[in-house]
Amino acid sequence: MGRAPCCDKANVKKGPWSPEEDSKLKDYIEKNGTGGNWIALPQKAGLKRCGKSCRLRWLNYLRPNIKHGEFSDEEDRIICSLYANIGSRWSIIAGQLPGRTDNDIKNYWNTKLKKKLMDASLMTNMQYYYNMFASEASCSTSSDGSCGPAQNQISISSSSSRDMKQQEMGFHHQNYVGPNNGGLELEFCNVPGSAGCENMMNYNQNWTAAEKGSGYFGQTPIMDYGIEEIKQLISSNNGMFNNEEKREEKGMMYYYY
DNA sequence: AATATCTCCAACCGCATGATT
DNA sequence: AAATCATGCGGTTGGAGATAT
Repeated sequence: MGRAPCCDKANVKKGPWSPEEDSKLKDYIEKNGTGGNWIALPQKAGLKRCGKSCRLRWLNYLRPNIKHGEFSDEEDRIICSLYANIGSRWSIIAGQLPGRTDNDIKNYWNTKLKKKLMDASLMTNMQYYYNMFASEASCSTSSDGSCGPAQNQISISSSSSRDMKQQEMGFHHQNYVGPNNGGLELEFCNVPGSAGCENMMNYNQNWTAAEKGSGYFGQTPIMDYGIEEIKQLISSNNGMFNNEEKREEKGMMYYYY
């Protein structure tokens, strides 16, 4: 038979943690450790919480050396770089940012960084399509067929919904090649068999043919990165970040800010 | 000043995987 | 071997505070 239920859900407190609860949990773990058993921990610590909730509170908030506050540019770069390559594997990304939790990074990505990148992308798109549209409109309306500066206004609506989803934003898995002009770039592998995809896939020699064929085209690829491989990923992306020529050759998707 | 809307983040939920019985 | 649970993870939500109208 299986084990006993982890906790009595009906008698477990939910919602925000009080300072007293934080103190109890912190004190207990500092004296006794987790004991490798989160389910038994709340009772031992005198908390009316589910073990799962205690674990989350400890890992995301109470654990020593947790870093709160602004993310640095370097952290931004690492997050963007890893996200572009491995997707929303927040725990792996967090592993490369000492003091940051996966939850923290996930929130930061969803609320700030993604928007930051989208805004930058929108601006470059606006410029690109404005130029194109203005040029066409000017040519077609001009009596002599010449192409001059246009007066047309381009209206672009931007969703302000808080729950803008990745797919809605077209951020991932979309064949977009936009105009670009410097700043941070992200590389996306979305053309099967492209040089970019080959490069990414070569980071992990253990991928099966099926994984290589399906990852990045509809779902997060299955990858098992080791620390060294991730460091290699980051350092290799540093090179890509400054390489204008590769960008043109690969026909990939880039974002800037 | 009142109300609506937006931003942010802590916490919850559900799923996948592995361990235990 | 099958059933059940523990753990870890990513996605999602609730709600407080900030900002806009």
